[in-house]
Amino acid sequence: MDREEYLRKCSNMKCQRVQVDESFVPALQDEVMEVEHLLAEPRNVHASLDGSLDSHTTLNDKDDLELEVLDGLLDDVEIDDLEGTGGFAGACEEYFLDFGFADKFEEVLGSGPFEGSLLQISSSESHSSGLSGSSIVGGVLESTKVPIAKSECKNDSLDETITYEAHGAFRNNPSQPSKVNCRYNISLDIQHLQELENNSHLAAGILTCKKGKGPVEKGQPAVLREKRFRKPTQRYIEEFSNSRSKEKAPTAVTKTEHLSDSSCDVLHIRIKALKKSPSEKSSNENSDVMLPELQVRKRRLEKEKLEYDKELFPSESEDECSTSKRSRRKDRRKHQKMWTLPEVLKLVEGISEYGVGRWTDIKRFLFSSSSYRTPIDLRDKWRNLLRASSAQKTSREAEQNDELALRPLPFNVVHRVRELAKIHPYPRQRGSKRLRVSQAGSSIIAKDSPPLSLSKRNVRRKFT
DNA sequence: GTTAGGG
DNA sequence: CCCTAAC
Repeated sequence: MDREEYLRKCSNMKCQRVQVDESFVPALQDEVMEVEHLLAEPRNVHASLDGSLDSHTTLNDKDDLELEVLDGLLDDVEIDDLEGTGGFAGACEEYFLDFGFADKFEEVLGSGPFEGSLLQISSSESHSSGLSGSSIVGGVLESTKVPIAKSECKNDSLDETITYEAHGAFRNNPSQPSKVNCRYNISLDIQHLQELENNSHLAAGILTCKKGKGPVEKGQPAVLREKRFRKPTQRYIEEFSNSRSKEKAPTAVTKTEHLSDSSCDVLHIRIKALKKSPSEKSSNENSDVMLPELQVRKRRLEKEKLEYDKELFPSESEDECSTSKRSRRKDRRKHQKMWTLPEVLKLVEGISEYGVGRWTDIKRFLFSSSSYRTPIDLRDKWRNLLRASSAQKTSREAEQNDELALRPLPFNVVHRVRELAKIHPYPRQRGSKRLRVSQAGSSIIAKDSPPLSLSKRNVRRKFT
């Protein structure tokens, strides 16, 4: 085929891949194998890419050996670059933030942050094995450069062009996940950059990145470190909340905003999975490993976000809680009804009739009409009466009279309660109620007939 | 289910 | 007045 036909094929491929791009994760898995050509033989990129273009998901058997090489690269990459749990994912997120707030597109794609991120990865790969990471980068970029030019000619939308380029170029390379991610994020941000006036800018930027492999890569890590420690920006928070709201389907990434988070997850997990089992390379295994870890990380992030929200708005939940508590406490006393003197008299008569503790009986026979008086209420009232009577007991008659003025509790009632308290001490020890009642009744009315009911009646009569 | 005890 | 443990 001649060059034009090849270019046309390439451009077609890009368009198709963009369509598939709705689900970022599966595409990555399916196209894992395609990259090996690029890695093993960067100079044959065109031929390999062409073969994979015709069948997008075709996997070659001869790639196994090359994938092993890739796994080795990945091992070294993780050891060298991943710091704790952050690793590539965190780094890429930071880069994404940085790019998102770049004032100008040239800054992003020029010799600034973008080059730094890309170069850092390349350097880690380069000193990890015999294969030169920079050469890989060059090969990938070279293969993707052509579709870009083609798209530029066909389509005036520069944003889409950039997106296509990023997807097609880097999704094919599984051994450079961070690169894929960073490039992808860049494309997302570029979509929002309105200052892009010329397509040539884009081409120049990409070319700059591609060529920045050798000497530049070693001078950049300082810049990267500095950027890593940037605080999360408002945009990051918003996007993160969006991805959190859609975490029910983590693998089905449908919006560009979610790619920033989930793609980092996917790539990060891919690295770990490959490191654990370097010999296995089936896409199914990748997905199996990816989903749980993805969920775990999502959950962790969600937890952190919740805590963050709590810190931001601590008064909200507290207020809510306190108000509910308050209202509940208010409701607690809502049905309170003051005890009237007739009620107290009725209660005392009931206690004299049925004995202390027979609250249900008293309620049933004497307070059946007043539904708001529960047996517990009767008991509580009796308890309060005992308390009051005992308090008055120590004082003199004058004080009782004074208290009578304050409380509508006639003296005869107080006296009666006091006498009843003698017979039915309250509170009393648990488990000895009936014994004490019978003992008190029999002891007081010992001369009369022993039955409890009679004695109680005698007691009542005594104070009537 | 009822009661005692604490709140 | 409400709640809970013990009965």
